[in-house]
Amino acid sequence: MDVTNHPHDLQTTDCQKVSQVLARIGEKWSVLIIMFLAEKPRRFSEIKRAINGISQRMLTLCLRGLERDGLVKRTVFAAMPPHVQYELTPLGISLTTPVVALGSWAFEHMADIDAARAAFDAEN
Amino acid sequence: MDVTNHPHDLQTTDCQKVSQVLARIGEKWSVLIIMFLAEKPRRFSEIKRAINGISQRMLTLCLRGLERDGLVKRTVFAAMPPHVQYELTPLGISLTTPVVALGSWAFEHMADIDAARAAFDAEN
DNA sequence: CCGAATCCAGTACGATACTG
DNA sequence: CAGTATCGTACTGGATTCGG
Repeated sequence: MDVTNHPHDLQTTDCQKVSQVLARIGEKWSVLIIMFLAEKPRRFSEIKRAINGISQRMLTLCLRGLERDGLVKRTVFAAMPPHVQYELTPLGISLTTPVVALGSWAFEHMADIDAARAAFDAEN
Repeated sequence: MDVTNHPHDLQTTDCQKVSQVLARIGEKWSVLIIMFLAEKPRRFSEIKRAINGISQRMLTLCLRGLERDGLVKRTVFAAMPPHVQYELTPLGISLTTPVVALGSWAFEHMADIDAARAAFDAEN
């Protein structure tokens, strides 16, 4: 099955799995984290500082999820204080292409969407 | 600001707006609906039948959200029984490119992710 | 046929406090 | 520094019922 040629098969098992994959990308912080790690490996607190508004709890959970899916690799350097490095795996790197494409689209059409929302809300 | 060149600016107002746009795409059914409407305009019940598992409620809410963002156009043909058509706007059509890219990536790497999840769960 | 209204469960997310 | 534990809230999403 090829999603680009068979848009009808939205109810198959394959597409259910695709949905599960997309669900992780749909998480609030995943895209931002992936785009930040795309540049180079980072430490836990570097990510936390870079992504304004994320809580420690959600950063931990989100990184665990990305690690579980094989998109991010976690390396612990035994020392005091602890030093934990996160980096994209090859699979994670391959994700950056479509993710950046989506991010760019979102950025380019931000104004259009804002205007459409304002117009829609004005009517109702 | 260009998201492809300034991955550091994840905390700016612009990126907050991008997050809001991505949130709609992150909704459980949005991508499937957009991909289905990409082929041609459809009626409410056609969409419902095509996307297995979606409830009437969520289809209604999701279509409203897409309409609000100017991605989908809703046309009512006054008649009995009612006939309502949904179609992508030009803005919505421009979204299909990155969305299909993401969908294709998800489909191609489904197996990798499944394997990574199984391996991760086996250790913990 | 195309919804709206209501009710309810699961969970994503945040705030705070605590630990090796 | 890099988490874990606990609690509380808000929202997503499903089931069901009702209406034009």
